[in-house]
Amino acid sequence: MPARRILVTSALPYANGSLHLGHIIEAVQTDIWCRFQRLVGNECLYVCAEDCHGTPIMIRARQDGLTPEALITASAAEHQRDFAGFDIAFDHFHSTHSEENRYWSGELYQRLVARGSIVRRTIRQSYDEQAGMFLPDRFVRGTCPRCGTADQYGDSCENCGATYSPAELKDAVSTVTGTKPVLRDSEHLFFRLGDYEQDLKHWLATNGLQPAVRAKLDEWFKVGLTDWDISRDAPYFGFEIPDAPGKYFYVWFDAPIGYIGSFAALAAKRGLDFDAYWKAGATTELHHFIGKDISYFHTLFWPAVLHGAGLRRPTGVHVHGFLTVNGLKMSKSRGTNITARRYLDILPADHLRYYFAAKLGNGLDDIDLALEDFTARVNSDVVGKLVNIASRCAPFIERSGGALAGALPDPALYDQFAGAADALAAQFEARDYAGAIREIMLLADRANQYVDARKPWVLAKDPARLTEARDVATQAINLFRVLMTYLAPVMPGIAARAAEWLGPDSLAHWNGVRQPLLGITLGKYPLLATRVDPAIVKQLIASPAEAPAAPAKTQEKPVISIHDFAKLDLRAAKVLAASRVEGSDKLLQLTLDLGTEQRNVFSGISASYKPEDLVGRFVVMIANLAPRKMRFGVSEGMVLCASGPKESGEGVFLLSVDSGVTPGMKVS
RNA sequence: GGAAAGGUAGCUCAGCUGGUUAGAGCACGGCACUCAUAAUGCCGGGGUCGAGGGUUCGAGUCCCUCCCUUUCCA
Repeated sequence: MPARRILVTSALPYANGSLHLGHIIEAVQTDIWCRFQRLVGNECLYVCAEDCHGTPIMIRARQDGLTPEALITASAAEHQRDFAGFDIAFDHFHSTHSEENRYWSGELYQRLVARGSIVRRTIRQSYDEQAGMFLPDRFVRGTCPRCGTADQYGDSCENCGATYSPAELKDAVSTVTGTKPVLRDSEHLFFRLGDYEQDLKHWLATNGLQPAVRAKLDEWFKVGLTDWDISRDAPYFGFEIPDAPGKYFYVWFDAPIGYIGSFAALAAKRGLDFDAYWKAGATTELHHFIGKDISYFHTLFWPAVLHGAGLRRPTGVHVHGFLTVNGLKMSKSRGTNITARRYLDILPADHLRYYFAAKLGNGLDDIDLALEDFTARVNSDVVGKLVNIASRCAPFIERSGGALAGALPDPALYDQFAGAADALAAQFEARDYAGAIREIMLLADRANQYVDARKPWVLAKDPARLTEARDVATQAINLFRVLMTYLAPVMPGIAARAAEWLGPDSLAHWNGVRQPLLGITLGKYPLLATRVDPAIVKQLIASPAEAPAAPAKTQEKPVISIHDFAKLDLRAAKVLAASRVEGSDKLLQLTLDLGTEQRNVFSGISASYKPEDLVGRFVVMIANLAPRKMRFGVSEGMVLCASGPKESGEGVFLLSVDSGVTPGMKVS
């Protein structure tokens, strides 16, 4: 049977921030699949790229005082370094801001134009006159027209879930300049997605999409496919559209084309046949691994665009859920936003790869990184069970000359282990890593039971029976080697160390397990894996001494003018009453005297202040902060505090004023 | 608001098309062992399978209602 030829991608990281463990779980899922494919003898190419375009990059670069090119270069370097730390084995990591991508974006566009799939239409959009630019919905904030919650994004309300256009917001402001946006007409280019409905349905029918994804698609079909806006007006960081001066491809148009661009660069490097992978009717496979938030792009736009441009469509789009930490959404304010770098600085990559694999199925369920569970799971499975098989038996081989026995004492047991290969391969192929890991650990238990029953340490005490001890160890080490082969895609680091011990090719082929290792001399037994310390694991979310990164952090906010500062109405206020808030462990409810009026303010200082100590003292507050509806009531302002990094646990400290102040005095 | 996924032992999760006393790992208790980086083996306690109805000879597994969590809505 000829080997399959497979091209795989994972989502392109956006050049606007550091990688966090949410990026890593996807990369790990993808990388395991690719390593597995290579291990069973298929050709598998894994490409990715830096996603570089769009308004957020432009704004961010401006804020940081960099050119967009400098920003994306630095970001790409950081991202690649972090991916490498997790042993993500890309064949190529490219950039969407590359000549290959410019060429293919233009090429696909021209082909779509030729096919009549692109139409022009004038739309009305928010425009920032001071900045001289159109504003994406996210860059407009204001009060929700439905429920009145202040400071909401221009497309939807976090409080009531209403969706609307930025023009409907009350008190809309541009987050770029703080000015009020105006509406302005502009001609945009649209991709006629609706023309592809039948093709899409046909493609979906022949595609092994997950049931949940399929259900979502049906829903979208029912609502009806609408044209997709693929252009943005200058200024925009991206590619100018060939026949539309001043118009640029929307970042989401050229981002997936980055898959093609990255492959094109790889093909040039290795002399691969481009058409064999991308031409319509190609017999190679194309698989995309993505998070569920971007399934719309990958199951509708992307296959339609490919089809329209005469290119092949994906063989599979594999959607995974989000990562939560201790059951909570990853969030900077809760300290649950763990960066890839943070993890790598204190813990081994293989351990997290194993934990993710042990929880990843072929579903869209969110995956929880429960830190205590992580510690227990990794320590007991990887070190206590798996590595223990090797480490408890290695001494008996060394004591009897360093070579494995010439025959297995229990071939039937070995066959049980090796015989699991097909079933496990099917599970890896179907991305049911969790199921595979369960089976593998069951086998690891059985291997330990075997050793326990044969008691080589007893045999070894009798010099006449030392060879029997060696035989038992040979058996167990072979069982270990089978399991390690199965787990090599999951834990490449440990597998590499084990291969130094067992022999270079010992773990290199999935089907290698059919032949046991016999008679060979082993290398020195290496330290394969160490247990993780719960105290270290805790540091993932609470990092007191993480000072090095801090100095830069204080520079993070843009420089503002005196006019910006003048927008703040800061006042001295006297605390008239303070009480704990039932149902919240952070908040205190304060009644503040502003001289002319009283304000009800919620403040997250419960950990540092007792309500009774606050009554009568002065604090500094923002008096013109938009009222914020909270679960416990409306907060009409904000009390200023000094605090260290959230994760430092140093607490918060109220700002106070000198004597002589009276309620309501202006602070400037 | 519309839609989806999930709610099974203290924790993390399996339980396929409904069928004998509901499972695993970890944690916990007891025993054994000491080869192994305190690692392993055996035994055990522990669940009204979110709540309430219904279908069925029989439901964690199907249907309805409700509650809770999470997510998606271009």
